Amino acid sequence: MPQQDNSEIATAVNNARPDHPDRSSDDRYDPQRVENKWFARWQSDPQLYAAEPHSTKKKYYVLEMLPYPSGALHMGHVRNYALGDALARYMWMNGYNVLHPMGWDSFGLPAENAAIQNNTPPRQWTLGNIAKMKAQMNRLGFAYDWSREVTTCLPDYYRWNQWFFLKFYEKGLAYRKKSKVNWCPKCATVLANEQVVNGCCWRHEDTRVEQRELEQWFLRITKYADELLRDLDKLEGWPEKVRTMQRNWIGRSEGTLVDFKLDYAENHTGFGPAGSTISVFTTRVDTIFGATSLQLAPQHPIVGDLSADNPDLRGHVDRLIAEQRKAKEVGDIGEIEKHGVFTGRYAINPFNAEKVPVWVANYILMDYGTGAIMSVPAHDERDYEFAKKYKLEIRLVILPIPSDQEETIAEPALPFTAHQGSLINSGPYNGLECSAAIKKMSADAEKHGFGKATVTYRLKDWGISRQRYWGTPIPMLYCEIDGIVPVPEKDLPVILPDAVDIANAVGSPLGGLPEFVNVTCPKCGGPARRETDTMDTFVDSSWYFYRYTDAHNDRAPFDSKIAQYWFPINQYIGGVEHAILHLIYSRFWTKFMRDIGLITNDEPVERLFTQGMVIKDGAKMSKSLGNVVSPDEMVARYGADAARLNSLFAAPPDRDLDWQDSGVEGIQRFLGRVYRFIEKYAAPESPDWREPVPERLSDSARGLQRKLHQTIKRVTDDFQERWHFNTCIAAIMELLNDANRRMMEEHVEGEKIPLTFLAEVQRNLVLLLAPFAPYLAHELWEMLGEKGSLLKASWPKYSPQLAKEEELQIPVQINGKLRSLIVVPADATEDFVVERALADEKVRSFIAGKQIVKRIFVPGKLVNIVVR
RNA sequence: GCCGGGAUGGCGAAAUUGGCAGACGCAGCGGACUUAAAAUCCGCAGGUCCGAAAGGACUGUGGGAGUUCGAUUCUCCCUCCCGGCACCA
Repeated sequence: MPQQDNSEIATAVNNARPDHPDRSSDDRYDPQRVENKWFARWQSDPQLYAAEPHSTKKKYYVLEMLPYPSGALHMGHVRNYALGDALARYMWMNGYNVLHPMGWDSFGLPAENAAIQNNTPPRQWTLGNIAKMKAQMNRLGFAYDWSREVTTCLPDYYRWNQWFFLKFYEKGLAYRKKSKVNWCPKCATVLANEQVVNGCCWRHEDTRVEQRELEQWFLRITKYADELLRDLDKLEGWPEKVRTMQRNWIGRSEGTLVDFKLDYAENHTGFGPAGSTISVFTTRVDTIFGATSLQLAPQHPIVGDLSADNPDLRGHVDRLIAEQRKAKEVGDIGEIEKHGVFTGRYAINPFNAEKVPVWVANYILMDYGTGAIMSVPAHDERDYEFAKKYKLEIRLVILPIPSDQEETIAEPALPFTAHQGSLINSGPYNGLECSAAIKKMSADAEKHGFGKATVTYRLKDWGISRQRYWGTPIPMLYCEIDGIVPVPEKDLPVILPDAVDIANAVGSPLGGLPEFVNVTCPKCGGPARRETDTMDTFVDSSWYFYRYTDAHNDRAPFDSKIAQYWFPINQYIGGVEHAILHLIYSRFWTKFMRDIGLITNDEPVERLFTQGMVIKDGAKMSKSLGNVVSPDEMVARYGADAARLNSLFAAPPDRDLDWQDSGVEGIQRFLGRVYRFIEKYAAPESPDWREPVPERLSDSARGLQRKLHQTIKRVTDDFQERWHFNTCIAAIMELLNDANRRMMEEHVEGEKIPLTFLAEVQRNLVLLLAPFAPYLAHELWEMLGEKGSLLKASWPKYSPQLAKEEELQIPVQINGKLRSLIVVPADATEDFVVERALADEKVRSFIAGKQIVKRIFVPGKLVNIVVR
């Protein structure tokens, strides 16, 4: 189109259609006006988004991870909830009975910190924050069923934490044992791991955190380690990344336990538990004839015994412990230099009765396996490094299997760590292949009573005791006569008392409250002491989504039948930072609940989606960087719809999103264009508005109709199958652009688009937009004269027939390079299309004088002529 | 070290998984409207080169090879970035 025409069209388009009253620039889309109007309407109907308790519809449970009530939402929340909200609305429009609840993960440390800093009770601070954030969520227009709201810091919720704890205890899955905790000498209290910064107290940066042994409550998650691992294979709706992270975390390892007997001391007979056993764990028992030393973790109990009367050894061991701890604090235990010390003692290898020296080494971890290994320098990198340094014997016991070409077996380079090979220097096992040897040797060890095949896990039991105030009290009592006594179920909940001095507490703050601590034993009636620790907040979030199904039940955590209807969660959405802890605890809890007959599902979540982070200027938003974008500010400047739409449009949901204000401005322009498109052309009062669309349409109208149906297909497909909301929105933009262009051409060229068909386009455009920009969509729906609620209006359907192109532009390649485009009927035959292609002028000039070797025709896609 | 995910214009990205690379949007440029600005609307736009222009040629999806008529897509090797696990025996 020549340049001069542009101005003419621009002018024309700027004028209203002649058959409409002139609408001037006063009609500019004002998001605040529209959103405030609908906000008020939605607030006045608390049942608007309620899930139906009894329904014949198919259910859909969509859930976003519940927030910690810090006081304000951030853009990461907005992105998370915009995703879930779009999905919930889409499923409503597709006729599902949707459960879309929200709640508050409201126990935890920040409330205590705030209490100390502002002198506000944690409860007050927390509930105030919840009110603020709930208001933000509502203003953003998220469609939550608030009648099911769960607030984990309230007794009607946490009493069931206590109830579950008693069940765990009953089943022997809650137990108490001594365990190391972080202790700050200045605070005189225990710190959570999160409160330890570079090995120092977060409040006293110059004070090193000490390790103290305390009695702690543990939940036996390791009982489910194998099932938790196995069932990961079933979770096909989960990201591979998360499944891998959980597999790593569980860290299953098959191997063999072998007992070495400690030999009698040679030179110093006066001490040392001669004849006691050192159990080692190995995955390579096939290499045991190559074991030339044992290596013990410095914290190993036998090391303690051996060094008790040996100050020299004690000194060495203490240094090894210190080195290990330092490396752990820095976080790179893999990098420290290996050190060790010979204990002066020997142990007997039960396979060949050989005496091997017993060492203590800083690279052996007490909390993995048995804290002791057999060192096989020839077949393990670490052992090799250590043996070289301390000149220990290196004995080859595995040879590589020769390849077909090789006549003789070459000596392998050391260390030779491959699992394929055959045994030498291994007595009766010589000649066996590694995996066969492992099986046979494990079996033999078991037969002779000095070992057995076993499985170890990296996963540890879950320590849930916290020496903190703002959490669920652990419902346990300690009686001088009866020992550990659970609080009887009928006495639940154990209420968390309000008046507690957190700031000056020594140890658990609840311990400073005699009226809380001192109780009578329910068994003997004598004096007893209450447990003063509270539960880890991950307990709260391990089962909260079951509570949503029956949030007001005061006889049980929830009704089994109701939970069975809603579970598993169809779609769970949240940040990948919860990929391990929260999601493993939740899976564990579900399996336990199944085993006590509460539910029937094995897994809580069918499909999991982990959205990317919201970043700004290439960095995670944080107060210290000053790159925080506040949702409130976005709502005030651009409106909730624009803020939400931008968080869906700027990147596909699984990728990190770099927030740019200019992007929101673009979205706001788009929403303005949608508004004006409806505003300008809608004529619901016209008698033609609701007439059926005529069979025959003008070319331009037919083109728009095709675009409409193609768009419905694209948005539906991208929503349903791919979750690419960015392309959904792009498709809607294209439809709008196409419609606007055709209306403009109609005006210029006088080619009619029937009003009744225009109405159809407008209705569908609004429907497509409804899950993403609910405020504007509702406003436009009303402007189109629609009476029913948009929330549950039917999602549009497309007609494949009407979406079909009648003519296609077919690229013609010559030797794979695009040379021309030809237009052919959509149903043209191969012969027809190829003939047309060959007749094309440009094509002819390219193939002139050459020989056609091959013609490739891909129906509807392209023609490729191969010439030589 | 092992595992997972990435790399496409100035920027965010798209390409319905082997078939026109860059849709849609941002930023940019030109134009219309306006006294002017804002807002709005129309148009241009990967790079290099040829051409006054219309148009054309070459080149281009982190790098290198390969398979194929045809590769952002498949195979192999390499580089860099993000995430997880890690002296795990």
